[in-house]
Amino acid sequence: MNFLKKQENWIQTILKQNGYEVENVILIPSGKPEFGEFQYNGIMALAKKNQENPQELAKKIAEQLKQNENFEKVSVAGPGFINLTFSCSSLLKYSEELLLEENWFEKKESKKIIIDYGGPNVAKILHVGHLRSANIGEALKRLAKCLGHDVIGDVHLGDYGLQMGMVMLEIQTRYPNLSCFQADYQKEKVEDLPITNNDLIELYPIASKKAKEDEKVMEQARNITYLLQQNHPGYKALWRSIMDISLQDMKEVYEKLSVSFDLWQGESDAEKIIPEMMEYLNQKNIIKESEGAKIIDVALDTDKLAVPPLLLIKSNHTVSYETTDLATIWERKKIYNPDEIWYVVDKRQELHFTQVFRASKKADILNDSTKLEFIGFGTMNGKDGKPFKTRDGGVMSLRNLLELVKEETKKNMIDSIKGEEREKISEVIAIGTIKFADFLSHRSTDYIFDPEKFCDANGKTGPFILYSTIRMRSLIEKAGNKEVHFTKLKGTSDKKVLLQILNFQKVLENSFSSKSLHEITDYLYHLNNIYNNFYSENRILTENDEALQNTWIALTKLVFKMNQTLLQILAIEIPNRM
RNA sequence: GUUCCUGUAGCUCAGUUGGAUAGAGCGUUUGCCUCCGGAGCAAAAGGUAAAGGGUUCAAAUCCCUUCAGGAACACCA
Repeated sequence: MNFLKKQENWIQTILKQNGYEVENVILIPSGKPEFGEFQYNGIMALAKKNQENPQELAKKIAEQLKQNENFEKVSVAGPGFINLTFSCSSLLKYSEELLLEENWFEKKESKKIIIDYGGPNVAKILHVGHLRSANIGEALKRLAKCLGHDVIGDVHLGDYGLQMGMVMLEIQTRYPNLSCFQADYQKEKVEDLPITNNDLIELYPIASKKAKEDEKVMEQARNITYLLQQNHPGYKALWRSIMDISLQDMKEVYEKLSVSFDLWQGESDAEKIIPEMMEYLNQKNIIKESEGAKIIDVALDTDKLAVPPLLLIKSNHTVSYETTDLATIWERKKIYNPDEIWYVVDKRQELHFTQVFRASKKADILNDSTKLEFIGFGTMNGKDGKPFKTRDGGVMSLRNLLELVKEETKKNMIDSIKGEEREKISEVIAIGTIKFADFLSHRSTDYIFDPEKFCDANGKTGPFILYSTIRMRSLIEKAGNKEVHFTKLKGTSDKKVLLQILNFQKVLENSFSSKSLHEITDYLYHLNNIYNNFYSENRILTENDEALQNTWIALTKLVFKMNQTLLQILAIEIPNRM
């Protein structure tokens, strides 16, 4: 069992023996290292609850804690803080276990979890705004897997709404003679479509602008959307061809980012579900008519802000993304029967998911055994506080951001890496830089997106972690293949590394429960910083004391292993050299 | 207008059941390569925590008021 947790449980037992029931004991790294390495702050609250003197209670408990041989020192300070110092021998023993054991961190009970992330819109460019859903979703997926869960990732494409109607209208306006616009067109896909992905990307903003400015154009776009949803052969074929073009590009970018999906489902996959779901909902008698639309009322008396009804069928007979999201839940329940479904989406969509979640429960599509979780993330804003735009007012594509950071990365690389290898490695590092920067703040925080900052390679950044990791690997290789064990500590910076290692399990668990990756990046930084401090204070390979050298190599191996594991969770690749 | 979120160092952000002298990176200033990869290590300076009040032995954290910024509020997704 995890060392810290074992000590916490033991302290809890001691408290219980003294007649104090506490829910859990939490040891935190000491804020004042001169007093101890870890501290327990729970005594003060306990004393208050029992109307006792906190200092006396702390002294009484501390006295009993001294019998634990893992503690080198136990002391009381201030109003009732208990400060703990661990013995080197206990740390060495625990570190040895971590290094040797196959399952060196604890898993949780296994749940089946579907994660809905990525959420790109077909026919729109993948821009920096899409970065977070992909990054966070992928990392949460890997974290959940690491902790023993059974996870399915679904990209959930935006491929069935009005935006498709707009784009198709624009194509029809430009190329009215395409085969798919002819009567009795029956082919699967449009063979004469003269359009590349770059064309598609340009089409959408133009189409959208036209529709917004002219109600007639909007009406036409809506009508095409309706026809598409009615499986009109020509529009459906055009839609399939657009999907092909767009998906190919998306898959390329996601692959670069080490983001992979188990399912490439989209809104359009709800199409086949909707009729049976509508029938079910009709039987349940919860569909209402309102202003020509079919809705489900999901408002509650307790709502402070009126929650609008879920819009099932719009007045123009098309379905909304509320309908497709509800139908997707229906299908996921039927096929996978998951314990949890997570939605990693922009936090501005919270109301939408509140509606969908409520409707799914109200209609008994899901019962309480399936947990729906909205995992909203903050917006990447420009310096003006508005969603990020490039200088000319456009969005910055993921590809452009990647190129930008890649060029900057090349400047720092060693000269001996040349040609194709330089291209490949600079891309790997650039992606690591971008991801690390994106994970740095709390998931739900809006943050200022500054391309220059994303290029930064100094300090708390991806390259820093990658550099340290590579240097460790290089050292391990130079040390040769001899068997190493944790046997002796100098008790200075080497002990600090072992203390930092104690927090590993908690970091994983906290990160999992908060669904935020910033704790992992923060931990990676501190772990590596402390290791680098140790590294610069000592000459490992020329150390004369064999037991010390042995321990130090083992320590390097352990930190390296932790870096590997955590970077793997963040989906950041470690290059061979840089 | 209603509801919610945010306000912490020059900038970007952390802050673990309320805990000790509020942390980190960047930027600024200054040390450290005879030596395992210097994209490194060490240190200094930098704070009325938006403002005011309350609860508490103890508040960035909980409560109230005010100010400022942002977001959401059914036929876009």
